[in-house]
Amino acid sequence: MVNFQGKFYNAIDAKGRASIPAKFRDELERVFGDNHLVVTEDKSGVVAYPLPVWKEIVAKIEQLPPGQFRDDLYLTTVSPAIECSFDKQGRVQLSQSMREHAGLVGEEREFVAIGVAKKILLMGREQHAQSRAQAQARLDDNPQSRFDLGL
Amino acid sequence: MVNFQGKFYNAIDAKGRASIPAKFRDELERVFGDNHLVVTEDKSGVVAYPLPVWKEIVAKIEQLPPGQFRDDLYLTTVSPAIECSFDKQGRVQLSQSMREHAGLVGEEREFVAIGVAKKILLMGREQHAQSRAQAQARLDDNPQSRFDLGL
DNA sequence: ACGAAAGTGTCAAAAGGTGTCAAAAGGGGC
DNA sequence: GCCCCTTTTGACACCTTTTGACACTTTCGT
Repeated sequence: MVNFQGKFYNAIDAKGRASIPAKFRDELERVFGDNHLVVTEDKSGVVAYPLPVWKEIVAKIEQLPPGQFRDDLYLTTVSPAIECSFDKQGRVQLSQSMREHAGLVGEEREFVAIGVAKKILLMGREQHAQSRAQAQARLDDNPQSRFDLGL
Repeated sequence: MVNFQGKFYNAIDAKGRASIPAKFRDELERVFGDNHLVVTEDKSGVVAYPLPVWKEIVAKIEQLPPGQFRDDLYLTTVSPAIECSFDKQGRVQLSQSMREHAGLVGEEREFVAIGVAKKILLMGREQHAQSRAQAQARLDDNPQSRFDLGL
């Protein structure tokens, strides 16, 4: 099973291409023998799935009954998705809307790539720092549960 | 089958012509070898269908028994529809009523074009931000379902 | 019929995206 | 620490797409 892990700081070039860490490309190659990703929007930035994983997700969504939940998923997640592949240097082109969504506009050239099981999260460093701080704060409110896990 | 996807930020010119993303025009060309769209109003803005897709929809609506449901569809969706084609630069003219409906009046020159399977949604950026935020909020209330889909 | 407003067609400039190369930076083994 | 190989980044040329501009046509009200 595919399992991306690790956190990396990489950069986006002036034309909006994000260079994907070699570790992730290797994992993709290892499991799927492939170099395609589907990139879409996410609550806290941009997220990339291997194509086969994405197809499974969409298949499940399409089986949902028509209604608000389904529409919401389409609007936020399914519709913005774009399939893309790496160039020779291991970069993918991110559309303007994604860059904006991930906080990668203007002179912000650095982003964070985080492997989370079968998906890869991408977001601006600023945005990452914020999300991380919020997560940490929530955890701090709950020291017992954390302890119980052995952390 | 036709499948528009991706989200793009484009602009409307001073005369009300909306430039349609090349990706969508390519998809239309690929599937239908055609450059006609039917544009009509929609709950959250303006929506465009390839002509053959639209014809199918109308055919189904016409087979409905006369009554409120049918009348409602006509009033909201069928009647406002206009067939239009791209100019050499890939733009379509939107009537004043559509622009207004999609929140594209005054100095608002930028809009969002979203591919949703066989249709293309167009709406002002303001309007889009709002719809998206609402959808996201509803999804956040429901983390389990999202997880179950593999997202 | 005339003028104003809206819509069309077209051009050309600007912006954006792609492919590729080569330099710089980073990491691992010795 | 140093060298070598891999990865990442910056740069550039080229091509496509988008946008702004302007002239011309149509429509409509008076």
